Amino acid sequence: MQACGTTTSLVKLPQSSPLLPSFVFTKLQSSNTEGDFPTVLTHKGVSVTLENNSVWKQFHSCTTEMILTKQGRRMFPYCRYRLSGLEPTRMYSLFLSIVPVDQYKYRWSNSKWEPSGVAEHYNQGLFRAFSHHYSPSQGSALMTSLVSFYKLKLTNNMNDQEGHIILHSMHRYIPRLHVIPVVDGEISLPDKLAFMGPECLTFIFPQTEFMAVTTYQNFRITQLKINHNPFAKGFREEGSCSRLNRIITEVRHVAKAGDPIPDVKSEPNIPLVYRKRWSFTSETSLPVKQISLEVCFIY
DNA sequence: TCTCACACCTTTGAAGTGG
DNA sequence: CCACTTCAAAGGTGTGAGA
Repeated sequence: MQACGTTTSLVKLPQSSPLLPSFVFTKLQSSNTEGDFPTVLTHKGVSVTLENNSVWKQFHSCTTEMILTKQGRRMFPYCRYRLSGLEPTRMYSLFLSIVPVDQYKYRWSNSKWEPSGVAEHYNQGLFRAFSHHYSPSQGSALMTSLVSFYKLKLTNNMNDQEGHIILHSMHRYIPRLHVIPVVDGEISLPDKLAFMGPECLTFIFPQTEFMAVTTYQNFRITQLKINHNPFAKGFREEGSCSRLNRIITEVRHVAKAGDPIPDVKSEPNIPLVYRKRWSFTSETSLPVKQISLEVCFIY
């Protein structure tokens, strides 16, 4: 595949349809459906397969969360596609945009996500899209290798100049893949809006929807990230439920006699939220660990 | 809710070595 | 020259404390 100079180009999308356009699902023919989620989407003869569908499904079952940081944080899982049905000799540009799913802002309450007001992005005029680092490339090249957007970073910095995707924390988003045939002799420049024209093919996999956060809210998402992301391997521990067992052990050590401590081994589905804080007593200056338990769904 | 420093990890590429 | 190994730097993680 031929690498091009435009590695992490930035595109501004018109706000013609800020929310998830319903026509996308109805127009697309889906096949190879696993559960309720399509693994392959076909539109105008072009097929796109979500390669890491099984991972996305695992995360989606817990409501996927993606961390936003000021300097930009990569997505995990990231969007990885396989394309087919392209014209082998034609040039195509690939973009990934991330758009709001609805008009709500959310909060994590009682171990579930619930709307807490009107979305901030509702008044935002433009959305950014991320150009794939091999874009544009010949159709033949795009079909012989996987198309991964692992370089894409998410940020909550509204003044970001690095080309990261700017999102609002505690809002729901979904990635959209845009496949745009390049007009003969004309390279699609990132500052052109023409790629949203009739030849632009847009693919949306509902299982890639996620909640943007600055700190993980759902313990199960944290555990999935640690288990699947190689960069988080340092937080893995041996044995099943080891992370939760360590927490329970810690709670047992600190809890007073008579406090109800859940038995994680006899009740593997026990709901649990764990919070801890360190403080210092004035008399001894020794650290005192303060731990509280909330019974709600976690494990 | 957000930011930051931190330890721990993977990835990457340069330098060194041997056939 | 090529293949392989070693090593250090760069960068990606979640954690936990503090604002």
